[in-house]
Amino acid sequence: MNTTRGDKPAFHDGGHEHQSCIEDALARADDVCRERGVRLTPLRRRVLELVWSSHRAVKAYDLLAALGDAVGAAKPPTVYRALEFLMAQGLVHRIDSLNAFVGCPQPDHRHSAQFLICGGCGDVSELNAASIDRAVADQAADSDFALSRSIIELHGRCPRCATLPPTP
Amino acid sequence: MNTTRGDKPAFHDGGHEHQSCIEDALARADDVCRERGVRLTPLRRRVLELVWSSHRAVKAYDLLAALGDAVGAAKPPTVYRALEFLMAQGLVHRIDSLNAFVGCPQPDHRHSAQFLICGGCGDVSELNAASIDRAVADQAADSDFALSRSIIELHGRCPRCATLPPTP
DNA sequence: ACGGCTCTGCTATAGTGTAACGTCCTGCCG
DNA sequence: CGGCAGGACGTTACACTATAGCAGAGCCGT
Ligand SMILES: [Zn+2]
Ligand SMILES: [Zn+2]
Ligand SMILES: [Zn+2]
Ligand SMILES: [Zn+2]
Repeated sequence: MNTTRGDKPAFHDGGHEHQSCIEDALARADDVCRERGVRLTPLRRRVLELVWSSHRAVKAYDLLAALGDAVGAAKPPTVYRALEFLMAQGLVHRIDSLNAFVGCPQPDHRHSAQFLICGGCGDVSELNAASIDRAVADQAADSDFALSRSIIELHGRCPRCATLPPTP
Repeated sequence: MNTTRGDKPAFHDGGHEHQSCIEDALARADDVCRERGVRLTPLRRRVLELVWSSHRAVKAYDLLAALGDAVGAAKPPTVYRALEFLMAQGLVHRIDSLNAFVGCPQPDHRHSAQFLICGGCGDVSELNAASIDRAVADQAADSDFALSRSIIELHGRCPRCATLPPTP
């Protein structure tokens, strides 16, 4: 695994063996679901696997297409329900600015996350930066605002894509 | 006007005379468009006025319905094109987590904004908190990420709605 | 086996956003 | 003045995103 954990490490390595990312994610998902007494059914597990097929955010209808490879093409509610479950368990996050979904590298504990989204390769990296959380909480408090959910999606260029134009 | 400017002031006052919010916003829009040599046509001005009809974020199809009051109901591209122009000029912001649009209280200068979104009354308040900008920029730099656009949307309860449940 | 629950499949429909083309209007140049 | 280029708007059609509502299948405790 090479997603950042809040201290130093950064974006995904281009040449990493991604199969292990998928296996790790599925193993963590099995664990948290067993601990919580919820059912990671084959369908839900398959959807999670597809979400993790890259480090990019995946669109619901792309999942749908990938699921329906065989004969009986899957219908929208199938994938949306699986995603709803996976989000409720913190196994995937929704990226609102992309209408897409990305796997969470740390589903075992509740956390507020920030996302770095590369406009070049599309890879998404999840941060858990206490400094951002603090700044946000302080500002909310200054406005007497009772914060319940922060959506922080940062668009730009990852180190590998730094050359190309800003974000056309 | 009573939207916060980055220092102390907070959420909108419930009993304020909102007509002046609208007039101020339209006057500012006239100014910036004249200065920039772009055309705030009657349609665009009308859409902006409708966006400012409350401090809530307004959905594109609600604008569409409000425009088409009379005979020839407006079509989607009409309002989306107007919104595209208004966003390009910084006169409105899009709230991605709501698929909706809100007027910007300070269209005269470029700024990165954060939004406080009340789950009770729906009102949206725009912040321009340097402390959040700094924390975000620092974290992006730590990851060698070239930041181009930050989306920060904070959901919760405004002071007046603080009682009700967290966000059902 | 029974009754309650969750998960899944299915149909249909709501909601959100764009492509592509044509017309009109406006400002500009010859 | 006449023609022209570009921008703004209308219109049609379509793509994409998401949910409601109902029916059948599977699981589980009693
Ligand atoms: Zn990987
Ligand atoms: Zn990249
Ligand atoms: Zn007001
Ligand atoms: Zn409120």
